[in-house]
Amino acid sequence: MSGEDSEDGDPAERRSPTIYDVAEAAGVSPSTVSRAFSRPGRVNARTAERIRDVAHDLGYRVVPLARALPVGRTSMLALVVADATNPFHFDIIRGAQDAATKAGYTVLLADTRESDLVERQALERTLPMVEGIVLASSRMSDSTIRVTAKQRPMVVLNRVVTGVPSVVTDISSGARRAIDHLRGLGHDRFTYVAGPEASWTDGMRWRELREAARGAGPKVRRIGPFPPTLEGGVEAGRALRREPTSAVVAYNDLLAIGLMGELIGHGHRVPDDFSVIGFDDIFGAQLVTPGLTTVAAPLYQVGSTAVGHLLAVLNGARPQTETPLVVPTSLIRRRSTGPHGTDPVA
Amino acid sequence: MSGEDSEDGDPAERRSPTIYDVAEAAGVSPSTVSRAFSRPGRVNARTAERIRDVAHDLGYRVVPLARALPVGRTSMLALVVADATNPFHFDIIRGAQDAATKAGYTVLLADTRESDLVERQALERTLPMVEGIVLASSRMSDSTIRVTAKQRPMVVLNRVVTGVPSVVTDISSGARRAIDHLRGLGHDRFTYVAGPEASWTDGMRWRELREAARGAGPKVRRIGPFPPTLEGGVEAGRALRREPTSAVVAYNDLLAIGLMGELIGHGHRVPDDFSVIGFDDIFGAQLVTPGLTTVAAPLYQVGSTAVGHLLAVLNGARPQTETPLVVPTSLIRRRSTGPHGTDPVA
DNA sequence: CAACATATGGCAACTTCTTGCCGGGCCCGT
DNA sequence: ACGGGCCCGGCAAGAAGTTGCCATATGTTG
Repeated sequence: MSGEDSEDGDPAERRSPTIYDVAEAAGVSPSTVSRAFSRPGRVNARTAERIRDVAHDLGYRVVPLARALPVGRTSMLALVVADATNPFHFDIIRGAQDAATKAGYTVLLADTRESDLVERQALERTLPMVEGIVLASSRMSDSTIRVTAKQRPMVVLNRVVTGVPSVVTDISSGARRAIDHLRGLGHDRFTYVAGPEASWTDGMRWRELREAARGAGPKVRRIGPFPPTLEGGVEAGRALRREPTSAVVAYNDLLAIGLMGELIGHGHRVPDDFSVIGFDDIFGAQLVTPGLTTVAAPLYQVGSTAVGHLLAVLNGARPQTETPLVVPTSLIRRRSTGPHGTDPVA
Repeated sequence: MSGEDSEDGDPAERRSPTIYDVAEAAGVSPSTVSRAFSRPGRVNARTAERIRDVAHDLGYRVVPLARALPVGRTSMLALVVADATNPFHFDIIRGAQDAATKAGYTVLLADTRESDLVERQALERTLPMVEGIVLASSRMSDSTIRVTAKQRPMVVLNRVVTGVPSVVTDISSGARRAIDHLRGLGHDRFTYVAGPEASWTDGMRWRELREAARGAGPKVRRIGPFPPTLEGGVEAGRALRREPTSAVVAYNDLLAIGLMGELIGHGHRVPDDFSVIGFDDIFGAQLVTPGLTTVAAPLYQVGSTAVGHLLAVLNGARPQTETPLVVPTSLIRRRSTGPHGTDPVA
């Protein structure tokens, strides 16, 4: 009376084999198959090998989803970046990716296009699937971040949110190096070209530069804020030319590059008329003419450190919420900085 | 003797609510809750609303994994790129990302670091979790790709594999435009700087360039292969200087940029001594001095087209395996090309 | 050789959600 | 007024694994 499905031997409709199929073929119970894969040692070595052979013959592969359900471990991490097309994120992505892969984790990438709404939606969607989150250049408020961090282990990058572990670059020593370099070249006055107001990093960079310049150092001035893009740099260039200083430090490389372009486009020479320093050493900093002197951040390391800490937390370590994890910076000297023009060196 | 866990009422250990909790609180059965969320219309509007309210109060959220298990739909796509730090991929990633998100899909990114072994492992791991795959710049053999394509819907980028849908840029018209441009500037002889031998794109570019140059066109020569990186470009520059031609077309922008750097570093002028054209218009092509003339590919569109087709296939459309989907290219004229030096124009 | 410890496999319950089928209540047509 | 359909909610059987607990078989020890 019931509909009779002929399902025997239809090759087109074979679904992928399960542990039950393997179990039957190997003459053991499904639980033994399960253990043969997920609990090495728990099952007799010979039995295990036989099971693996049978499984291989059948083309069996564990469905991670089904495994994840009972144990609650998806082996996935979310990496949320504000802009996947910003070279700043490239190495972070790869660093995170590598560290995750090495630990058997898969990364789920979300590009939020600089929008905190999109960012929230992305989190909404990915959060239940992942075990942990890395937030790079988040555009959300501290409090939203803290709320989210309660639901899953989280690490934020280049930003400090109390109560949430973070990875930042050593801005302080980077700033000092930049100032020392400039001073060594005879500059006694420089301009800081500020990035977005909401950026934690921007505030820090300005603060540390001022700090480093205190005392015997050069005088500092600040213009901005400007959007941290090439276009922002062009804007900044115009502003700078109205009140020039012989040296300028930009919030980031993109801004610095845009700025240099504008200056050179208006007949100024870099570094003869203006010495320019950026931050981050992104792809492109060494391509422009002249090559950009910049405070390099080991972006790859930022990504891998973040994932490393996240994984540690997932394995029971206490999240480091007191002080941020800091990765070292270094000054890369290229051609965009030179001796102060009013004092032509021999 | 055993450690006593007090777990009652411990707020830290509450697991997230399930449809059962919601069902109980709302006084309906779990299946009704399930339907209230996944089968709109199937359940009475008032009941549905009540359920949603209760669910919201409880902070319930569907666990996509658990949903995926019975229906076999994970709403995830894998995007496999050869090198996540290559600017070539940035816009592809974002294009894919956007298209996927718009359709409610999440993308899982895998960086294979130019290794076909890593690529295979990445596929191994991600394949069972995703509904479809986009392969950008795969380093695997055609046959391996075909085998994988049997397991999941797949689209390959910038490569044609018979039997597998693909998205490619319009190389032929791009090549023609490049040649016409060069000819218009008076060049009657140029060098093609080849990329990796295994690259399908490289073969095509060379073929189409030669084709476009046939007849009244300029004479063409080919050097290489070189790795498609800045360093490869430096190498290529050395080779070119041994047997110069006034114009050169490089496999991609990275190579072109490296090449220009080498030439300029050795006292040659671009475009006065050498006109240089690249392919792709990656980030950085407009940054270098002189700005690089290049055959631009709408990389964002490549990514979104690929995902678009993939989603169509998942929704039952027939995969387009006969002819590749092609996106248009255009020539972006910048400062790296100029009139042939032996014929100084007024 | 008996008593106990250990290794190994099986049973069945559990993870969260979906869905085919069933049935009670209500409305409608005749 | 009564039978036939709809509408809507519930039951229970999956989807593919994991794992606590138990039952053997085997090994070890006194």
